[in-house]
Amino acid sequence: MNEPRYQRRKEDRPQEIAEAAFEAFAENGYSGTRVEDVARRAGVSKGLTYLYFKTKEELFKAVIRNVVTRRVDALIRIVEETDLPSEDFVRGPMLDFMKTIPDSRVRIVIRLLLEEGPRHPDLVDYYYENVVCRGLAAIRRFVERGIERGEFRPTAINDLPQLFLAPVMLSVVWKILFAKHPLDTDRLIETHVEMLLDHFRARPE
Amino acid sequence: MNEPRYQRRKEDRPQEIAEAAFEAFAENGYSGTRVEDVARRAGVSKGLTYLYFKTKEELFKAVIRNVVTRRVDALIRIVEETDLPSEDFVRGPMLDFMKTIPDSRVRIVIRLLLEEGPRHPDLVDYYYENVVCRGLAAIRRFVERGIERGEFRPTAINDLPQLFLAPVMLSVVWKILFAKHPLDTDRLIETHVEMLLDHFRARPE
DNA sequence: ATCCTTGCTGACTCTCTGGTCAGTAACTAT
DNA sequence: ATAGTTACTGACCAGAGAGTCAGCAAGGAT
Repeated sequence: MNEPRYQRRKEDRPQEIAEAAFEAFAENGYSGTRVEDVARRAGVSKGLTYLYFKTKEELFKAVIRNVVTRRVDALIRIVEETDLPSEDFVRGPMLDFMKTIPDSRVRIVIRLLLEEGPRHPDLVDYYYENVVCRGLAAIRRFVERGIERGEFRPTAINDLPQLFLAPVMLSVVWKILFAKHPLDTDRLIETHVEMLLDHFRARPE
Repeated sequence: MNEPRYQRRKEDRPQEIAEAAFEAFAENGYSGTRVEDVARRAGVSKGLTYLYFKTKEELFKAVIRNVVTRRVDALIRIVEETDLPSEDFVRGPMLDFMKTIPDSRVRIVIRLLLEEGPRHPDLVDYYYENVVCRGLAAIRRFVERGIERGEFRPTAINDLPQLFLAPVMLSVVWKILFAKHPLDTDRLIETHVEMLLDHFRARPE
């Protein structure tokens, strides 16, 4: 009646460990998480972690890359494929997308990047090129298309796609720091979007 | 010809050590800074640091409090004392104030709070009450005054003073992470302010 | 049943750093 | 001068946690 003490599951381990690491990092930050915590959470020994990830830093980078890759693609796809009028698109799919970010894994990733980024320039570069740049480029193309179609007037926002994301960023930071003082981030983002649209409609004086 | 190896300067030491600590934390973050680094930078021995600050954590908190207290007072004062029309005030003193933040010590404080905040709830509370709340309250009063005077129309921004600060926050985060990819934060903030004013003027449809 | 490969364990080492404290020397008072 | 006070030093300690590795046992091959 002696059950096996462990199973060999070479294929699944890396993913499981990375998942456990994400959770642990999310709760305690990078430097506040011990590799042994990650291992215990994944139900393995500390040694095994080091079989699949050379160092704690490697593990960290793998976790970030793992999480990040998907979500931007989603944004880019909905931007490229839509045939809605620009205003409707902003009020619809784009707004929905923006509202999901502050409660998604992206928030955790940003928190972790802010904590550890300065010590891992290559990781920040990776994030910049694969997420930030591509996301901003998609927004910029969307605005340009709106202008070509005559749905938007040309404004300074053309060069500043970051303006779309400003309230999202604020919401993320707020939720990291002031979780116990609730902020209606949905309403914040909605209002910001209305402002953007006002601005695209407004006559220069 | 033997010069004294050190001077006794009881009065100045705490401030000097706190200043050195701020610089060291700014460069390497909290956990990346050794107490000995701080001491060397301040030109004292490690032991002395512990004479004036009980623990590294105490030192950290003292540094944050030290930096933070002044700047909000400045904002509140200019808001309360101005007699400019609301639009002029926003385009003038308030805009100037907002533009200074991403390159000020506030940026460093936010970076440090994001790194260590989750492990020091009391420090976050202090920051929230003494900086965030008071700053937001000042903005809210300003908007209400504008509405009373008939210079602004009532909008959702009334309850969301955070919207004023969204691009400032984004600028801060951008400068923490992507220092090597310059962003024209002045222009970002100016454009955002123009959007805000458009919105206060716009007719509901 | 038995061997063999290798996924996996857990106790170990080693470094790093926060924190201590006995002793030293700078200033003061006489 | 000299003695007394205490700001200051620097060598030390202790704990924590990253990373290692010899050996064990799970599961497949024969």
